[in-house]
Amino acid sequence: MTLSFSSFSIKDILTGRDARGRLCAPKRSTCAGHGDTRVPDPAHQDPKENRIRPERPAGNLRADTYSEESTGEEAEHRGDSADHKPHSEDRDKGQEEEEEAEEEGCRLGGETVSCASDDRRCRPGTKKRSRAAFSHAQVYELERRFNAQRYLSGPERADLAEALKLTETQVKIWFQNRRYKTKRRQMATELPACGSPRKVAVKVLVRDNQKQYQQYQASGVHMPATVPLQQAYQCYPYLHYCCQPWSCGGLL
DNA sequence: CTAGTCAAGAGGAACC
DNA sequence: GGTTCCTCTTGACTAG
Repeated sequence: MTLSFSSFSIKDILTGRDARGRLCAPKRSTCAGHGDTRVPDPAHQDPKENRIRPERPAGNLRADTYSEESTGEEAEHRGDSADHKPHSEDRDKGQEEEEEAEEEGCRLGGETVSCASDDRRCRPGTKKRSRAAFSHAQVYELERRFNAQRYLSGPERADLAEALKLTETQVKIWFQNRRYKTKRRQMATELPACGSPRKVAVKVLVRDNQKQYQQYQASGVHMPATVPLQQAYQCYPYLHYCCQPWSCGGLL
C-alpha cells in the first residue's frame, strides 16, 4: 500500500501553503511561521494521558477499522487533499473571501467561520449556524495524525490544534466525527458480507386474521416485530453489530 | 431538486 | 461534577 501523496508536505502546512502553493488562509489570521507541528510518535504517548478506553460492549472497532482506514479511504482523502476535491477550487477561491470576512469580524461563538461567497452567514444579528471548512492542509494533517493514532490526549490535541490553527474543540470534534465516519463505513462494508439477504424461516404469526403465536406468548417468549431485516437496519443501523438476533440465537 | 458530505449540536454513558 | 466518548441529527454546502 503505497500512498501517492500530493505535492505538499508538513512544511507546506507549517508555511501555510496548500498543494497549489497558495497561502492556506487558515481561519485565523497568521498562518506561517508558527513553530513546529510536533507530531509525537505514538510510541511516545503518555499512557496516562492517552485515554485508552476499555472495550465497550457492542464492539469497538478501533483496531480493525484502523487497518481498513489505511486503505481506500485514506487514499481518497489524500487525493482530495492533492487537488481533485470537487469543490476545492471554490474553497480556495473562497478563502480569500474568508480572510476578508474575518477582518470584518465574521465569527461565531469565538470560533472561526468560513464564509461562503454569499455573505448571508456573515450578517450581524442573523444566527446562522457556522460550518467551517478546513483547508486541505489542515485536513491532511488531521488525517495523517488520525492514521497514526485514533485518540489524542489533551496536550497532543492542543499541540495539533495550535499547529493547524484550529481550536482544540475543532480538533476534538474532527477526531470524533472521523472515528464515527470510519465506523460507519466499516459497517457499510461489512454489511453486504455478513448481512447478505438470506432466507430465514419465519413462523407465520397471522393467517386469515387468526393469530398463530399464542404458543409463544404462553411460553413467555418475546416475539420480535415482524420487520424486514433491511428495514430494521435502517432503523437500527448497528443492529448486526450485536449479532443478528433472528439468525444467531437471539441475544437481545 | 435531490443526494451526499461534513462540521457542529445534542443527548446519554463511561471514566476520573 | 467535569470531561471525553459514541451516536445520531442538524444545517450549510456542493455536485449531478
